[in-house]
Amino acid sequence: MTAEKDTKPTPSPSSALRKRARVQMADIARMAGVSTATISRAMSGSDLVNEQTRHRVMELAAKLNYRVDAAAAGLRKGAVNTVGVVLLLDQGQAATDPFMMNMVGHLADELSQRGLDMLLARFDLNKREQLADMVETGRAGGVIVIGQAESHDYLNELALRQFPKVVWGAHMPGARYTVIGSDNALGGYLATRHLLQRGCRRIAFLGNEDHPEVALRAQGYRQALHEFGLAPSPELQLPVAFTAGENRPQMAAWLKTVGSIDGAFAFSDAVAMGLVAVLADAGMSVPKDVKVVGYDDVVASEFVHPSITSVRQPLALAARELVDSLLAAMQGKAQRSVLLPTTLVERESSQ
Amino acid sequence: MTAEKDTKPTPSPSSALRKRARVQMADIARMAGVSTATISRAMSGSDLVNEQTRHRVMELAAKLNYRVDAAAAGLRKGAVNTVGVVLLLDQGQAATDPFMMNMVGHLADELSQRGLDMLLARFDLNKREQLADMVETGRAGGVIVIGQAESHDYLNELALRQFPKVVWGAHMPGARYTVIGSDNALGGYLATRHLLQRGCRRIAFLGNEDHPEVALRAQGYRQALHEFGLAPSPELQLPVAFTAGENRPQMAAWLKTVGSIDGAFAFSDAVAMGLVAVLADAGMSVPKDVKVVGYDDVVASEFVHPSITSVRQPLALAARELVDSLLAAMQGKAQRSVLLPTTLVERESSQ
DNA sequence: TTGAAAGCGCTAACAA
DNA sequence: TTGTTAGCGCTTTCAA
Repeated sequence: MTAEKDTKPTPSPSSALRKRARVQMADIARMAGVSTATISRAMSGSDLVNEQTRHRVMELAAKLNYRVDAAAAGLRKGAVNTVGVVLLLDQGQAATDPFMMNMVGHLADELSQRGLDMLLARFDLNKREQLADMVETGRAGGVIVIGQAESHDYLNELALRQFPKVVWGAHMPGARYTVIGSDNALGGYLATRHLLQRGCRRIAFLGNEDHPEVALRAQGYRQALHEFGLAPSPELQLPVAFTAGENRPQMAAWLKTVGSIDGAFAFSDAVAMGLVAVLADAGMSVPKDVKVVGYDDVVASEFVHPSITSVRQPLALAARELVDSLLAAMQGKAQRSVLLPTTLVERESSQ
Repeated sequence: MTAEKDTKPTPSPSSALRKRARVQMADIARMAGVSTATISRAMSGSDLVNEQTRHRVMELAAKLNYRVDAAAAGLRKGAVNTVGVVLLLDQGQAATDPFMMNMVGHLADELSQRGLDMLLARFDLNKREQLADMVETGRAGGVIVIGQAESHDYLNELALRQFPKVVWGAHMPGARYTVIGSDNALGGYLATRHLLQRGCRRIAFLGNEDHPEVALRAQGYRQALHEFGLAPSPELQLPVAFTAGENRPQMAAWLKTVGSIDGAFAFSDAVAMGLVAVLADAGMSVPKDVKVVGYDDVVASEFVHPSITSVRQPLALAARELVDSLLAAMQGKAQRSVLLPTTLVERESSQ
């Protein structure tokens, strides 16, 4: 252990890395018998170049496989063309949360469609300081944050730092940052109403309301019950753990105490699937004895048996809104928070 | 429609983006009463600086929230500190393939641990040309390619272009690129032997051998059969489609023609789960009537009922090897292909 | 339509 | 231990 000065800078990463490629603008210029200015113009599509000159330049560039160096161009232009996507990992959240990665996939599509690069990073909650780094070191022009839970206060602090950002998640009172999210309360309502319409009357809610999005889903659950003249009963609500290893035994134990249920709304498809298994172990079958609805419409929900009725969030649309919003911020324009609709996807588990 | 000259350059993306942050090295230098060289030294941890000077500089930097501009520093140093991760999307492959995204998650962890940035991009097969762009424009120092299937020949061509790269996938004869992959033949063998040891004798193989990794798994399947004195029978092998929408009816139709089976090895967990459903529809239950083994050990395999016995590839290790190998290439060192072990994870579907 | 020259923000000889 | 100077590879005035 060596003692560290408080002001010690962080060491540079992973030592020596590759030198830049060799052929550059000056080479092309020399070979084409023009100045680098002309090459620059030709390659960037300026119309201050003779078409024949451009043709010659482009051919030369193609032959030598020359590409404009993005860093140099960016430096000179003072513009950055890269968007940071940051995954904030909750305590206990799986290292590869399917929903998050799904979102990343959609963002990758959306960004590449617009010719933007995506810088992806995952931070544990205790390292979330690095989030701002991406922008402040100029590696990204702005940041899309996935994983709002438990970071609400931090994000509010961050709002004071003036850099472009947008957050995916729940619309929380007092949020000073821009949020794009789906209507979790509506989702919870749709899921529960569906179960009620199918005749369920003792409907469990599985989810931990410490998580803002989950709390809203629970709110929708209660609203639906209310509309059907039912009072939410506390013993029917289980704040399941996020991790499968923990929540399985937890659900099994709870199931013994809860008496009978005829329906269940789980805050995630993973929990819904786990519940199906726990019920089966207890001799109950889905959907015959208990009807189950999940959330997120994860890929697997369609494959499994029984397939899982689920609440779908429009991820492609979400990705578009997130990028739109961030781009607005990067251009100094106003942002606004957006609430996206959710829809119910009916499958076997609730029939 | 406007006619385009063949040499017309591509337009620059998404127009005007944010200007770089304002406070810079010269500002700190002025305020600290030293030269920029000293600031640079102080902030990069050089020991050619007086500790007190450094202290002063660091405090000033912290107060003004100054960060060294990564692009400028990189340009000057001629080093790039970013790794490209490219997902090559197969025809018909889900836009958010869980296995790929899982791999991305592990790579994100591994790269961030080493202080490297990750530039993520997804390309359709017909746009895979852009892969080399990442390096040739200097946005990444090298590329990790996920999604070798159908791109083998292209990757071989690419091997001629001298830029750092490494591929995740199957070790194919005649590959001129470095491959890190898991032992697919072993995986197929382990899965099938397990079924044989459990007493299965009519074991189906579900997977399309056009895909190199799948072909190797099939090879392991046949080897295990052979060891047990069984000949692989063609009707037991179904080249299932990659997409769930297609393969489900395909499996159902095939099931009617195949006569009885008592075991099945599917090339992916998704297909294994689909098979469980198809069997259930046909009045057969897993594992009682048919034992099933999948591949990839996807997150959901543990959740579902019955949980899916699966072949696990060591993804964390894979990520480490991929990054090691790419870094070697970026530093001009030799690379070597690596074959990682696979293991069987026993769950309910084969008990 | 082209070129010369300056400089984006930083680092690294070299000299002091 | 610090400063001076040159320049990474490119774009963009400005002048021709």
